[in-house]
Amino acid sequence: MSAKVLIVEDDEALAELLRYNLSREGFQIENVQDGEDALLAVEEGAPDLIVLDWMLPHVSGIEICRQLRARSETKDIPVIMLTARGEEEDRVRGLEIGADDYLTKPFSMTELVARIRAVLRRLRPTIASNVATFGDIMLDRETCRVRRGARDVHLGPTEFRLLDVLMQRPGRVFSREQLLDRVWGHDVYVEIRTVDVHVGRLRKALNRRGEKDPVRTVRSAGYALDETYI
Amino acid sequence: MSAKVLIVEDDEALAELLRYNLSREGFQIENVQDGEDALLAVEEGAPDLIVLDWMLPHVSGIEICRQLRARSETKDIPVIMLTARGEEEDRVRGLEIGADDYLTKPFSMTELVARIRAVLRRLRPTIASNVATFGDIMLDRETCRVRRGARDVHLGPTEFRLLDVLMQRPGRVFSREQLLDRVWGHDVYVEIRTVDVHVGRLRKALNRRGEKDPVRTVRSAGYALDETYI
DNA sequence: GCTCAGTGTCATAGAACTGTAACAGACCCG
DNA sequence: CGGGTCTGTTACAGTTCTATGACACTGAGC
Repeated sequence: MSAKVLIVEDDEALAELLRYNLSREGFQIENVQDGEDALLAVEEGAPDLIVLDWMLPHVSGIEICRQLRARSETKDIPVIMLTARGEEEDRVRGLEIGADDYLTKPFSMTELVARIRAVLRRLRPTIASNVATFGDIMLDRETCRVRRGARDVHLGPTEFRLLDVLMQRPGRVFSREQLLDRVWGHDVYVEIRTVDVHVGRLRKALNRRGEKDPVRTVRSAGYALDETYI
Repeated sequence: MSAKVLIVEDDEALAELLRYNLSREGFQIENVQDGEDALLAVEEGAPDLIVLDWMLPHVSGIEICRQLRARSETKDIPVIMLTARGEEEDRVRGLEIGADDYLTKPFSMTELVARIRAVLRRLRPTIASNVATFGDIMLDRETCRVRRGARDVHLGPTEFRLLDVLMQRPGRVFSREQLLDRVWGHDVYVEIRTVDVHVGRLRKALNRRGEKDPVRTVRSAGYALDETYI
């Protein structure tokens, strides 16, 4: 489970707590304080799930949720709402507007983790499970193996993570920046064109003699798994 | 745990996924597409458990279940049913007719594995024993002995525990940290590279003159038993 | 006390992997 | 067509990771 979770929470203490606990559970965390940054971060970071505080400065959580749902690129990103006690009546509105789950403060970390897992299992089964498949390609995170049809495909660690990221959302285009972020980690400085090289290596390993290339290059945008490939 | 599981499923993609995941969990898998083959396979293969799709070509799952229950040789074989959403009302009939458990599609692999384990624990307690086998390697926790084929393999205590840990989930990659944790205990401070040395010693003891190495090194990840070895 | 199998650490050689630069070719647009 | 932009590919130097032999230390059993 290497899902990327965006936390939108203005209470810094709570935000830090969330970051700490969730990254310990293996999630990749990004943290923003308010709604505007949230929308930006969603665009750039393409998180797999958003934990969204209800009460936020400037723009309310519910408004953000609404805006996320309005745009086609973001409308499928699962959202978990954090509401304070006494806002329970609002939670109906939250769910109506498209939050996938909600939690009432105070909540335990284990509960939050469980909810996140549950939502991801329901909506992003490839992330939650250890095995992802795409056409005849199968990636197993537990055994660290990739197979294409019956053939074993040997990948280096970087190519493995790269394919893993791409397979989490088949068809979706990842920019080179996003790939750098997810594959290399956002604290590593690496030349952007390095992504190309590794995509090349991934292709080479994946496509032996005349097999169709499952990786699609989107000019001036990035790379994606080719959903017409299946 | 090397229980033999018969999968009766006509959707090839799902069947392959099941086969892959369950064999990774240490089950021995047989796969058939329809009811007639299922009855044949049961007779010949004597599986410990059957995973049975509800909807099958020619003969329905429920009919197969009925026939299995009717014959004394087969009536004690546990059956887990797979039903599609919307067939829930049928599940009552399924349980009435003798299925031991059911799962509604879509389901997670972990859930299926858990159910299988649960059913086996309940009905076939002897299968969960303290002897583990992997290919021609046998590890007996009770007598603390390891054999490869006919040959007795002498291991030091550390190598023994190391092999034991690896054999608990053949194929799965254990990081050096995880191995330190499970083999040495999480309160012992030992250099991480020491794992390499002991893996080397384990290999040396296990592989006499040209035998295939069952231990797989996964660069930058850890070690695993090579499930393609079998 | 002696022996010896077992253990942990280190050094080192070799293998595998990685990032970058460079260049050729593809693509786009006027 | 021509210039600019973007991508695919290769080569290579540098880095990281792994396997292995050597060695000193330990503690159990005799």
